[in-house]
Amino acid sequence: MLDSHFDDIRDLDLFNAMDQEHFEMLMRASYVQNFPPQIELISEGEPSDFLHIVLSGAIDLFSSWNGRETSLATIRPVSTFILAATIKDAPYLMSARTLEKSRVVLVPSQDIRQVFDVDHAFARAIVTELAQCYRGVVKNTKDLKLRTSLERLANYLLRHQTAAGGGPEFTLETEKRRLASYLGMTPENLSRAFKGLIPFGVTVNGNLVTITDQDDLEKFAKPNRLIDDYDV
Amino acid sequence: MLDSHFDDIRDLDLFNAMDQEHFEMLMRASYVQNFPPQIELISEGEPSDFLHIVLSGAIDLFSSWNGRETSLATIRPVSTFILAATIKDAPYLMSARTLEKSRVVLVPSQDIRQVFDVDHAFARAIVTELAQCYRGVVKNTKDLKLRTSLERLANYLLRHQTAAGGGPEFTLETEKRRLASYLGMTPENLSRAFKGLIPFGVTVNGNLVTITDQDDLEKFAKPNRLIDDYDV
DNA sequence: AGTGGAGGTTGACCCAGATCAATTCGGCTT
DNA sequence: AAGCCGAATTGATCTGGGTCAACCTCCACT
Repeated sequence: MLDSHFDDIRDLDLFNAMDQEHFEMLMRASYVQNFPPQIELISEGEPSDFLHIVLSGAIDLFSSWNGRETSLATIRPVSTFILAATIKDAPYLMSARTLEKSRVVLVPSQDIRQVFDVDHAFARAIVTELAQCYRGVVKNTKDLKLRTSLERLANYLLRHQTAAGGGPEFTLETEKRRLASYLGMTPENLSRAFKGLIPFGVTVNGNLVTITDQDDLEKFAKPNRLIDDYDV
Repeated sequence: MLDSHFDDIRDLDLFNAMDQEHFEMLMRASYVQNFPPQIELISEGEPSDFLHIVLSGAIDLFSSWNGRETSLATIRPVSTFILAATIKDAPYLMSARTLEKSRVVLVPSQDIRQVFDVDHAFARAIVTELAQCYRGVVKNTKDLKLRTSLERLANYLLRHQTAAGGGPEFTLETEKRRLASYLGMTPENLSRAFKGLIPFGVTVNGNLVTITDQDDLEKFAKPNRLIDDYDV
């Protein structure tokens, strides 16, 4: 597994400061696999034998309880997922499925923990990554508990707009039913929520979103860096 | 600051494996302070200059947005809080206030980061602690998104019962209005939710909770280790 | 003992969002 | 071009939980 994907992985914050020899060791121990869409890669509750890295495609992290299901995050290349379970050698708390045809690297958790113990730069990177993930989930909790569904959608659109370059037009990469689940509402309600944002200068046509009145939308959404800024 | 609290702090998972010399260095750089109830120790958005350790009393972590406020966690002695902000040298995402008269140790974040870089056992402990915190918030998100308020209360009671020793009677340590906020509902609704659990064998009198039919309650609550078990 | 205030409870009402059912839309197959 | 299927939308209705107001209960303080 010392091919071209090598560089993409090496560029990740998690791996870019570590010793070259250790990096190669991890990569040699890894497997690369291609998966078709809608394959469940991980089921919650299973032991966390591998750290996963998405090279291409997209992964949905979700969870179920008592017959209900909710989407918790979407992972896009190139990034890792389920780091905490790997570190703690604890069962996965979420399930993962491919949304599209995806290429995934599986790094044995045992090797990750082993290299952690000898490579300080890697240890530092893991801590930073974990702290980042932790803060991400805290922000998500604040979003859920402090905002109505309309406000969550409005702020989601603003975040997505920023990620897409900041222009007035951008496309939703996400299937609407999954977006609804991620935002903690039903698909029907998401549909109505989009309509509810028309008065604030948002129009949607299929996956194309147009922000016609940026100020109006922001005045309604009241984005906050302690909830909405990725890098705070 | 090398007094009797020393031992309690040293016993924390975060500090018990590290080098003695490094531990003393951290403690020497620290401040111990006593606070009366209802003092805001930390305001979200401020730079994270100190890692906090509660020695006695109780701390409420909460957050506000747009005039609304929600309680996110209660910290009881002896434990640390807001580790992620310290590590990342990023602003606090939550505010903290004393619930009772509390004794708190403030360890300069800079020293934490410095010792992290030279003490591998400490680094390992920080990673484990962060992973634990991360998983805690993920479980909380699942609780919020997958359960109704009645189910959240039922499972909260079961968790609390376990923490209190497992007997059929235990006391709520938390003010009900704060419990309501933590569970994501209004105080009025918490009141009604307690009534809603009577058919499942729960009676409440002030702060005293009695589980009269353990099986019935568990059958309703359907506790799940991937949401409710602290150490998974 | 009397009083005042905060937390808790109760009841009446309201609203956001869920549910259920019926279309409509859009992409794909044949 | 016709037909099909799943996603999306729309409408009607229901309900969990919020809001508002009244009241109760328990202390703390005179």
